[in-house]
Amino acid sequence: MLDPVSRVRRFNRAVTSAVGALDSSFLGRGRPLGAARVLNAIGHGRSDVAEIRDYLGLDSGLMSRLLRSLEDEGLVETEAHQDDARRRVARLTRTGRREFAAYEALSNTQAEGLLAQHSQREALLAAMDLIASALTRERVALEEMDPRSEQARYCLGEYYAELGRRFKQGFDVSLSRDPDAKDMRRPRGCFIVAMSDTLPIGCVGLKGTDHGYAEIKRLWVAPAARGLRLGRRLMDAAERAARELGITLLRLDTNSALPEAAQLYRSMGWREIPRFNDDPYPDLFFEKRL
Amino acid sequence: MLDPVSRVRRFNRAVTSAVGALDSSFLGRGRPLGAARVLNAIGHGRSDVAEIRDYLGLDSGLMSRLLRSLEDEGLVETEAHQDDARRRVARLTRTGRREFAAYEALSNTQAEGLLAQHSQREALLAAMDLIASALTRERVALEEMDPRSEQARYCLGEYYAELGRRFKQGFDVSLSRDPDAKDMRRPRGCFIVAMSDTLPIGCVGLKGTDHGYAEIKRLWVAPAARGLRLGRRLMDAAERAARELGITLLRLDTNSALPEAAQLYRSMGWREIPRFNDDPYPDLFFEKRL
DNA sequence: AACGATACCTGACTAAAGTCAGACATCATG
DNA sequence: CATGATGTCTGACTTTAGTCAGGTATCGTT
Repeated sequence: MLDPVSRVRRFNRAVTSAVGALDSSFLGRGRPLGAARVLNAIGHGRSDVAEIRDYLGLDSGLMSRLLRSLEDEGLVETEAHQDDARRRVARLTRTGRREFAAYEALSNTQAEGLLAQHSQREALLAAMDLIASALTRERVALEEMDPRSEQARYCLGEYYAELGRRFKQGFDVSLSRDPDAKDMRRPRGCFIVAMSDTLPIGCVGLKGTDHGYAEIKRLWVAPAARGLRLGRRLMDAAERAARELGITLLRLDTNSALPEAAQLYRSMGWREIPRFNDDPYPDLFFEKRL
Repeated sequence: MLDPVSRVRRFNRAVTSAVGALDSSFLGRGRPLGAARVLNAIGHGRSDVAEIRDYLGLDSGLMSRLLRSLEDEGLVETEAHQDDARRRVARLTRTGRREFAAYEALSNTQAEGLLAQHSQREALLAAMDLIASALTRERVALEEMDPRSEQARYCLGEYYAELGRRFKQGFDVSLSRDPDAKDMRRPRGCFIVAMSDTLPIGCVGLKGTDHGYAEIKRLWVAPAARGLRLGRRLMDAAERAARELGITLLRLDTNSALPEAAQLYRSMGWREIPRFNDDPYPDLFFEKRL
């Protein structure tokens, strides 16, 4: 009853029946689940037939038939791929978009219903983020992105907010040496975002300088994704990118109010060095030779 | 990407694929899912055929056939119900128990695997409890139990631990007027536990006295179940039980370190009264006439 | 131009799930 | 003990999902 495994299994049971309920609400639109799934995959922007097949784990014969049935319903159109006439791309027709919107409405209603009956929304959402991150752990994709992209800006915003909470004196970006975006773009550096499904859950910046080293900046992992060794993965990716760019020396600064960060750096072979800049926030400085 | 509904839906996607993975591991035992589900329902103590059918949402014809196939495999035996020969009860044979244990092992392994890959087990489990409670909210059953039962003792233990965390001076049961179990049993009083699936998630005690009133004691709601208005349901149930027992006046004591409790009492028509006992912990006293 | 690889499609099949009407025994009730 | 209700079972059926072996058109490469 109270041991960890029972608790996980209680969660499984609860969630299985909730998932089943959503599936049956989908069936209410008079279309088998397989076809509904394909329609939704297309609606969510997956156009390549092979991509959809792969995503949904379907046999190519089955996929072909489901696509055909959606075409017969007038919901989907397919055409040959521009660069490769063997491949096919699918897109929704006007009717298809309407039908897709109806499925979206069902999903949204279900999600809203779940949230509405709970007076502690934020706690519930945080729990969902945590579990979704844990379940999709091996599917977290580290992607290089522009530091000005929506995803990167979201991560940075969360990062600054967390520093504000954890530093006694708060945190004001404008007082810190906010790295210029172009220093975190190739070929001077790069910016890496960890994406879990559609949600950014971590980031790290590699910032080029003109002083014979590059800096690691803005390492952040969403609270929901902590404990999954994502910080390590991000640092590894940043180091790999640095090597690719021919960088041989890395430095970073951090603050002793973030002990888990310093702990991570030490465990990954960084060594502490004296202060190398005059930023008011950091009080710990590290270096690593590649 | 970041709005609440998207977060819920990301959670849904993550959990759908995890559930699918468990289902396919079940298929690995060479039996269709339907039959496996019936076998597991029986293994978990559901013996009445109609009960299983209802629980799994099966058509009676389908149910009958699945049961037959399990019988043919030698995993299950059925016989007529003692009191009503129309009804049938199913139970596992020796082989059936072995097979059921194999499914249990699969489920446990999956649960352990999930926990193992996460370094913050307790946070993950708390998140699972929270979500399972939210999803099964309408299925929370308030059950009268003996205050010495395993479930009741678990609730009380959690309750004392929480008081210890929330009172500045800590909490020591032996210093408090720990109610005698027989005062919280009919006909003097009762003890009600809120069960979500197999997990106790809240409790309340109604304690009879010889002073012309009864007391509400030990109102507790598991952190994972807060925000679901369970405290209110428990209080309602306790008042109902009091009315049944012919009690016309209720009293309770609480502490101002638990502001949400005082808030609940006030909103349910309790009024503050002067101290009516010498327990060292409470500093707020309430009364309600039924 | 010829080759194997690839992307998708079709036909033929099976397994699983689910539906429905009716049969049968048993029960509660007057 | 007749009657209608209940719980289970059987037979006949449909739908959905999934598999597999070719088949066709196209691609990249030599």
